[in-house]
Amino acid sequence: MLLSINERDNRPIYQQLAGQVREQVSKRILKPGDTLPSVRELSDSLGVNMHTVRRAYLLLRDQGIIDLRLGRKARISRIKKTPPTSDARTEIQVRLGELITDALLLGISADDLVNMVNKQLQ
Amino acid sequence: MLLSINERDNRPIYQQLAGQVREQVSKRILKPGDTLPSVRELSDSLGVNMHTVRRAYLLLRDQGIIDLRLGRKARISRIKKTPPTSDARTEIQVRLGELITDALLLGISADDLVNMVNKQLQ
DNA sequence: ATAACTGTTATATAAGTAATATAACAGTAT
DNA sequence: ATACTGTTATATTACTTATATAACAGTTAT
Repeated sequence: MLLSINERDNRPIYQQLAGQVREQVSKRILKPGDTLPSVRELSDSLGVNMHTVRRAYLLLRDQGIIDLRLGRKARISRIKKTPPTSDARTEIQVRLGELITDALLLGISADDLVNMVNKQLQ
Repeated sequence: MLLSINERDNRPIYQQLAGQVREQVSKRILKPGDTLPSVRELSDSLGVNMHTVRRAYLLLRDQGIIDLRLGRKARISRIKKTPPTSDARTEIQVRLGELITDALLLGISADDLVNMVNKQLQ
């Protein structure tokens, strides 16, 4: 498990950690049934409070990414093969729209953007 | 000028407003020299505090999107044709990576994503 | 059984951010 | 002059983030 805190990232710690787990699940680095480090273990190694790590785990549980049960380590859930809801689609489209406008304003061309997408999808 | 506040959006109001202006500038709905509503005018119509709108304008000024001068209405800046900094590129790439992993986890296929990008770039 | 681990719940506190409320000041447009 | 602009200052409230401690409740390994 490779989890870290980026001081330059302006998002809260718990969101960074949850995002990293989500990314590793998406990339199959973490697979269903794999366990996450215990709340205390991870908080000690990162030098943050127990509850900060726990909050990340709660967020992941609410997103259906992990299963939490008293006394047992957090485990990656079986990924549900449900088709995307229309809410999910529109949320992604909104974020994509903002990302594109921001990129264009920063001087990144449309071609550049498409290349970035293709590169990351491989 | 069409600006609104979305209660479901968990970002702060000032960031929402700045994002909407940025989007309209990127889409050429707002062009260099165009004026934004005055701080008081907009805050009254949105039912928020003057300083909340002002904070959005300050953010836009810091991003080089608008010009602010005492006594005059805020105006859209001339867009600077500078090539993107490498910081800008990496920031976009990071956001793109997160967006893609989130989309895949939500059940949206890679093909779907590429289609969304192409559609929004037209 | 017991010990050492898990997650869980409860309180309290501190620091930072977001938003509001008022008021006055300073430049611009009419 | 007047009524509009942005600007600065101060204060307050509410919320979020993160920390600190402590105890409780299941699970796992010995």
